[in-house]
Amino acid sequence: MKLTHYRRTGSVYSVDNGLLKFTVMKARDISEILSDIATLLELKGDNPFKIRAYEQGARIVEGLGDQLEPLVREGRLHEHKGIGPALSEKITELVTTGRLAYYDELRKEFPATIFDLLNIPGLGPKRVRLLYQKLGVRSLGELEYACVENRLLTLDGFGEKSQAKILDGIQQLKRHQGRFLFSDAMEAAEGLIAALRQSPEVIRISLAGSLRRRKETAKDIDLLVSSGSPAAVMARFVALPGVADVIAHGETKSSIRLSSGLQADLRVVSDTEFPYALHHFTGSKEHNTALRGLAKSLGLKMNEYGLFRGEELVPCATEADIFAALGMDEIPPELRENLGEIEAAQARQLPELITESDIQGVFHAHTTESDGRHSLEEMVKAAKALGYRYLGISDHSRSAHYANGLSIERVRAQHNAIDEIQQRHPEITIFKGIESDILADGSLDYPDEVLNSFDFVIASVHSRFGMTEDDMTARVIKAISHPAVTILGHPTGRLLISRDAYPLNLTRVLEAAKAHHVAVELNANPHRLDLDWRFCKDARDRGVRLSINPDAHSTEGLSDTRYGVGVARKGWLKRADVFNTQSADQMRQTLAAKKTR
DNA sequence: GCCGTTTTCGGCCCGACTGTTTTCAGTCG
Repeated sequence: MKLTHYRRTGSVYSVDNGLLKFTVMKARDISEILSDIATLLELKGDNPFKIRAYEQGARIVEGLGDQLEPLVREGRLHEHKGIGPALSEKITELVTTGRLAYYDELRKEFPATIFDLLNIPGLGPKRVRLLYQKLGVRSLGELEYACVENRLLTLDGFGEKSQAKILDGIQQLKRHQGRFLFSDAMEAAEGLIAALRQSPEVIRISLAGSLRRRKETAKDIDLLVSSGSPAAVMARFVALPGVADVIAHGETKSSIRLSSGLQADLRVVSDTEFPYALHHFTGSKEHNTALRGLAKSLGLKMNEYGLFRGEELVPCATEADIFAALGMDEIPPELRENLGEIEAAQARQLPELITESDIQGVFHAHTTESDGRHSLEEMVKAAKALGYRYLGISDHSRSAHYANGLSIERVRAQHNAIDEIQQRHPEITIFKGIESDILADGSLDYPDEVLNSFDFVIASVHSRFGMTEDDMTARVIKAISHPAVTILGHPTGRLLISRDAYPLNLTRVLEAAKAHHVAVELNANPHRLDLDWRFCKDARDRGVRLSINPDAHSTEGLSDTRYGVGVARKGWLKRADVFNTQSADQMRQTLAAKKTR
């Protein structure tokens, strides 16, 4: 069963088979609580800088993952910039007792369902508090009812338009959860950019916002244009095909909603302002805040229109010039999260991030033999066309009935088929593999002699997600301890927007992966993007190599590798940190060496 | 609540747009 969240129930206990069990607080839970505290303080109208401190604390804790508990135990939390005595004490209380008195007190002031109201565009903490205190509105349902009854009109600062906009926002929220996959948002963004490029008034155009930073999900699309006639660009933007709704239409800034429900914002500036604005609208908010603070300490003022010394503009033609003016190397958009990139750029120690062309070949491809849409040879041809030097075929194993997993006889037949197709396509090396289910007890899905007949084995969890963390961790570690295993597949099992990761102690899994020379998959399927970018650095520091795998179920799916490269970049990975940047010859040796270990 | 080669106290980034306002607060990024 699913973990019962503290934030919703006020309890760290969950009911499993009728028994009350203690649930260990994970960094993720603690991060959510700190984030909730920030929201509650906002609702109370507390000091904005205190709120920011809690938000920053939440992000730091999230990134720590399973390292959090040892840090607390060793009393070393405060070593992280942004965690001071108060946060350190509260995090320690959460880790050691599973509760936080301060949080419990704060929560008594507002019903938990009030958080939902903040997801409505145009509703922030101030107005939500007013709705709660004056109208007693506690939930989305109650708010909708209050709108229908025209009761919002009685409040100061609310009029007809606000009420209609809120009602519309509730409908939107009901239809989508307000988040979209990176791949879907990116596709829509590319369409908008191509359409706007047609416009003669557009000088420069770029993607900005979280999509440019390659966050795994997006709330909206941010676009930036430079032009001498902003009004004309705006008029064109709000009239583009596919626009369902115009949310805002100003002189330099407009927002539309596409028929998919996705919102897109366009900002237009002069061409001189473009680099400054591009940096500004790429964010993140936290990165910008930190960088502006730094600029200020250098006697400069930074905003979307420029970098100023007094009244005088510091001329910059590109983002790189801006970073140079601030005394640092250019920070790639993916790293702009205020998670150490500014300090690294100042020290000239930013990593040279991996690029798509560094990927020499890919593993994890399914064919019609299990649940893929294209045949073995079609997949091989497609991989060759993409310029890959090798392709690792890995259909599902025999226990995966739902996916037509391969019996031992069918494994042998596929190996013969690969030998035959290999002869017809000598330019690309086909590696024989399998995506073996990790069974509930941690064993693999075939006898050893069959496992040893593959060039590589990906071991993945596809069932029994409801285990305890200890059991799941033991299960995965047992699987990757098997000498035949080359790669741990989609390590946390999450599906973005729709399914949480299963409970797992990732630190212990990464340690085991290192010990047994197993690569960990960075599954590039846009629904997964698993391993999460937040944990890539940790894996790298432990000496674990990540394998960027498309998990392709069709020839088109092979191209998903690019999303994985995006995640790897966001996770600070270099070429050498990634398993499948090896040449075909190196890879053949690596796989052979693994088998004889 | 955090932080400190100006500081252990007093700072902490900045501007556009909207709606409801006669001058601005709230929201958003």
